[in-house]
Amino acid sequence: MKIGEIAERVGVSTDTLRYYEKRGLIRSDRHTNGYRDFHKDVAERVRQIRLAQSLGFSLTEIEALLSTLDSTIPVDQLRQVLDEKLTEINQRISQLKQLRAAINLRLEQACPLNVPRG
Amino acid sequence: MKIGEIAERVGVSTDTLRYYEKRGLIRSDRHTNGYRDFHKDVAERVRQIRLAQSLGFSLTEIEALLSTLDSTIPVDQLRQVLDEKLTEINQRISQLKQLRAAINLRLEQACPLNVPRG
DNA sequence: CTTGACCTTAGAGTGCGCTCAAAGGTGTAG
DNA sequence: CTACACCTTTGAGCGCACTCTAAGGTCAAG
Repeated sequence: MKIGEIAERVGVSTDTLRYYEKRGLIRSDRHTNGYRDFHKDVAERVRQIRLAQSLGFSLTEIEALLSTLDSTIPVDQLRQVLDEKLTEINQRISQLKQLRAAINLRLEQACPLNVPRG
Repeated sequence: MKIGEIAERVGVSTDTLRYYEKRGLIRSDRHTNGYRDFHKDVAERVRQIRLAQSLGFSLTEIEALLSTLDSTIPVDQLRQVLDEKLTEINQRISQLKQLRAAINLRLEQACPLNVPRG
């Protein structure tokens, strides 16, 4: 797939895709004319990158995680790295729940009769 | 409290606190000598700002949320704004769970006998 | 009365993650 | 052959959230 096709599918600019490639987050082959040729799986990969980014992970962190997932390191090492990431994600979930609780609390203060949702 | 005390308590720089004040996220009185005098509640407020930031919210978003929480608008308007924010937080939680599921899946592929945690 | 840790301001600089501009090559339709 | 949408590269520019620099004021201890 050409760069414009991926860009339109995922909803990012072609500049962003070239930037991600330069950073090593995605890869491409080349057509004989020099155009990039992306495997269609790249679209899903970029979606995951954008998801992780929106959740507060930096490209450097995402890069590290993806390269671990891509690597052929021993399974127990992979498990260790991913377990750490899962712990981090679980922490973030509970932090978000904290934030939610704080907002609910403020809502109850303002309006004691209402029952908080969540 | 002087700016350095708040900074040390929360673990941010004094520059960051001055920046937040300029942006309107926090307030201070002044001593007669010109030094800022922060109410001690500001420490907790700054902690909440850092928490929200680490979860992917921009200062502009946080500013909007905090000014709503600070305001004396009618309760039903407040409820509406906060409900929207709660919906957003719930979405983020489920996105994080998605990310966690994706990692767990990858872990199972690498190591079929293990049971995923979460 | 000086040293040193704190505070003030204005304004410049930094790193991240894009985003745009310039100058040019490719490919298809009319 | 021309127009036009696509692609290429290099390098500059931008907004965000700080972070640092310069030049100076405050204040308690020795």
